Amino acid sequence: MARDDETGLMVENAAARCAQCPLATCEGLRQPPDELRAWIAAFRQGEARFVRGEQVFAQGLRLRHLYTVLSGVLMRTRLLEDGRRQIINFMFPGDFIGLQAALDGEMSHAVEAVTSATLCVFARDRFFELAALQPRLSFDLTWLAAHEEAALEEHIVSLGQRNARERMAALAVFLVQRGMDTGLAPDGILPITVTQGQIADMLGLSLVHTNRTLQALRRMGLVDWTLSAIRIPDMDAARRMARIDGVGASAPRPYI
Amino acid sequence: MARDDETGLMVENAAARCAQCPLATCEGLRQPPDELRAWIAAFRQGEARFVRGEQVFAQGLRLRHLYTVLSGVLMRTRLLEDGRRQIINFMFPGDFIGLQAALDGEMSHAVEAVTSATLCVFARDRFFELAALQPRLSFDLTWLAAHEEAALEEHIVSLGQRNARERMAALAVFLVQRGMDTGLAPDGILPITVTQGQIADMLGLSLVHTNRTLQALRRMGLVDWTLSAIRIPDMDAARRMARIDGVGASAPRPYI
DNA sequence: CGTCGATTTGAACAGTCTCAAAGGATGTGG
DNA sequence: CCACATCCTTTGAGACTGTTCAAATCGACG
Repeated sequence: MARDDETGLMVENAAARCAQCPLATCEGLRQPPDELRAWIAAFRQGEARFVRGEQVFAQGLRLRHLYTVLSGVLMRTRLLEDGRRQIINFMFPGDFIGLQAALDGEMSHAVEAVTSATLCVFARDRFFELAALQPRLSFDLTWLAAHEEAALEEHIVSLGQRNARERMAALAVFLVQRGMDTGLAPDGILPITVTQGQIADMLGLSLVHTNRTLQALRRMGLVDWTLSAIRIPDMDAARRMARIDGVGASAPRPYI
Repeated sequence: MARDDETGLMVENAAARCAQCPLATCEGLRQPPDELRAWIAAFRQGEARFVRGEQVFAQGLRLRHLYTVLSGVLMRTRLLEDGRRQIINFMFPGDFIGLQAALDGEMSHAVEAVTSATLCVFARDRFFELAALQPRLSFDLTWLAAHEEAALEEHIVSLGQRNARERMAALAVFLVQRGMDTGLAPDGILPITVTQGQIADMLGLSLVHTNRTLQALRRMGLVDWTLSAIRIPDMDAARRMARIDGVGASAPRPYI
């Protein structure tokens, strides 16, 4: 039990837990070979737990560790000086946190827990040493970075070209899809507490308009998004509304 | 001289040219160690040239090669089925092209030459072999992916939170900055042909409103953006208008 | 029961869009 | 060297999507 000087969060020594990593049984993820898993376990320093709503990392923070999401959902947000806030993306189990900050010095965004969440903690320098020894790890790292980039690309398309309804449908489809891939929404319902204010900050809409759009989608039977869960009664119709063309299915996602 | 079956573009055998790589003298870039440069030169298959306006890769294409920008400026764009178009980002010398497509199968976006441009061509599989042997290359790859992600993050903030004037100022500052870093705008003026229609598609604005906003910024003496060049008379004021908080200076950018 | 966060509703307002058309540039062919 | 075509920019005016301000309602919780 030690106090992480970067963030004040609790870190437990829990290296042994890799053997029963909850992500090992997750169908949506590509499992690392045993040898790599052993290496990763050896380099893992512990876990950090956060409750819903807690700030995990502040914007501008200098990270001395790398993190991955072990359980739960988080979001990364960017704050402008005048108080405007943009939610960049949500993070699901298996996602990497802090890569850009580790390479570059400062976090360009803050991270906040959307649900209660657990992170795995790795020492930054030792992690990169391991990546140099294990091409597969390095490859997975690149894979994740490239796919996060693709997700942001999709978000840019939403913000730039889609109207409020399309945006919201696209976001709901995206989140539920990721929830299903990571085992959080086995039945197609993603139990996750997101306020309308947060949806607004993600989609670049006002709170009022977000509320009205949400109601419209619910009335149309496309997306049923409450404070505590996202449900998509008619996935095909929702995808049409969102103008999502690609199939969305891609190679299985690796994790660290 | 061979014809690339993927794109029909011309490929010359020009491996020897790495010795006089034009990027080697670029101040904004971090130079690879000699040993790595030699390896890269050995793996390089040739060059591909494009004229302004030419489509480099179509959306949905399956790439069998990896590419980097040797000279010129390109953009990547995403097309929706109903004709709406979103420009995701611009690409400058040293940038990587096709990483996501190489890992994932299909290009999620198209690539188009904004100025006449030259690309370096690498065989995908041999490239990843090399990356496994050369941790530094792998590290640089990750660095580039993480920073492209940071650039998209900034763009998301623009689209989600900034109004038309702020967006346009932010884009102009970003482009001129990148131009200066890559030696394309030594005097702070970036000579690059971008139509107002392209600006509109990048910022998610209509053509008409783009025109009016452009005029307003010009009248205010903040940004002078013509068809053939971007000039920022008052950089500090432009940054204030754009609400760019961070210093923007980061570690030197590696290139391949 | 009172408080606090979240949602909902109404109404006026503003930023941006669409439609329409005119006005420059630039290049090509005759 | 002119005439025409094409692409880009500019301007006007009305319509609409989404914003802002304000206030009421709802629900969970102590």
